Amino acid sequence: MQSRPSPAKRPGDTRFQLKRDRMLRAAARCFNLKGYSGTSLKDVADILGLTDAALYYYVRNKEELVYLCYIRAADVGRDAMQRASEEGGNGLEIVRSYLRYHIEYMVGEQGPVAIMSEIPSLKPQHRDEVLELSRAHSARFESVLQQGISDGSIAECDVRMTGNAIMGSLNWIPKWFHGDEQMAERIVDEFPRILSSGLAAADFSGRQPR
Amino acid sequence: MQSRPSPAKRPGDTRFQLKRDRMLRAAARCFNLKGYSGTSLKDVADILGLTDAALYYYVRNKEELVYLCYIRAADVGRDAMQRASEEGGNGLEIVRSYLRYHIEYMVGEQGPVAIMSEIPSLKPQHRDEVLELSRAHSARFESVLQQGISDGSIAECDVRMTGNAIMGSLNWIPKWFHGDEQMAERIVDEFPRILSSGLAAADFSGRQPR
DNA sequence: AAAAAATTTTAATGACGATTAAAATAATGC
DNA sequence: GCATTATTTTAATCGTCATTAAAATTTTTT
Repeated sequence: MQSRPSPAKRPGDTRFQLKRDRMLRAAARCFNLKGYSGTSLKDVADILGLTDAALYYYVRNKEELVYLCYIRAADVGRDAMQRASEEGGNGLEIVRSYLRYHIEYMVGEQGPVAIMSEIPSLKPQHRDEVLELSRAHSARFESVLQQGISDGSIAECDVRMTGNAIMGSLNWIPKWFHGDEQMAERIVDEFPRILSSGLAAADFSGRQPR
Repeated sequence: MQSRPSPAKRPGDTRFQLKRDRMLRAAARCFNLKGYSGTSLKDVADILGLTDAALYYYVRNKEELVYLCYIRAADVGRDAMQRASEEGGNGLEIVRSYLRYHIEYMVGEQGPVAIMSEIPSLKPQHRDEVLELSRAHSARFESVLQQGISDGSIAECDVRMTGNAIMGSLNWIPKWFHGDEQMAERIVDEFPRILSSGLAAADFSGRQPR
């Protein structure tokens, strides 16, 4: 009977959590597919077979829905990075694993991850939190790049720019990938290689073998 | 760079065109900075020192404003590609020039280029047109990649995925770049190299020199 | 099976920003 | 300077969702 739900509604209730998670995935799909302004709460509700008003049982408002999608997206990236780091290896190997894990998640069953296109319209507190997670992730990625440069597996480069380049590539995937199985495989196979090895044929790369 | 005459005001009026162009750049800046839903027409008007209603002298409505921003973005890409192609060279060289030209424009004076995040909320006719331009550009890029593979300057790869990877990286730039001069230089310097040469140090690339 | 709690719906309400029309001002041509 | 056209503003209006409250239903508990 209580109609004042919160994010942390019932700490131990897995059913609630699961349903909300389905909801977040539905929302992410909508946002990626139709854009933020183009998706109404009804669009999200339709996917779940609910009515728009029912969503308010799980989130306070639309802003929070976006916020939660972004938190989830950030978690996915962090987990991929964590996993790759734990496996160890040289910098280049960690980058490759990380890319593979992150991409596998994005294009896999666990369903789409929201593009963070609307961070600016989050409320300040949420915006700051998401930006901080985002920043932390970038920093961590850059430090792996740096490690790779140190151990000789990665060529000298501006790690900041390189990080931006690779992250952009990753972040854009949900914009054009919408659940095609075949495509998913190609992405997982090709992206880590493309992003780490680049285009140039060996004798065109303009690099000095040591 | 050609623009369509949309509010069919006056075909040959350059003053009108110039003002509208300023408006498109202001809009692009807002959209990239605050997100689509986060920018009201007033935000755009404020930049120009106008009132929101004045914008309607230049565009029919907000949808058309977005549409025009996207057309402009597509034009920029097309022109960069055209220029690079005309200069000739092997596939890899064309890719590098193209990236450089496109990026130079994006981070340069001519001001920001809108991220195409909201194509889905365009009206069908506009959406189709923008998608077609987008598709054509991708196709052209992929054909340059293919050419590079043929002439041996680019390593064997899935040109579709590779195109997506590189385009994503490019498309994401306006998301994090907001007019810092220093940064602009670094982007122009580093991106073409990163995207074409990749990360791996020469003896880690896993490629066979021919 | 009754009671309590959880979930969803129905039916309003409300806010915000896009849009419009008419009036006002500025610019241009004669 | 006068007339005409171009540009901008003022002052509403209008629609679209997001949001809410209360009621209805379903599920769980005892």
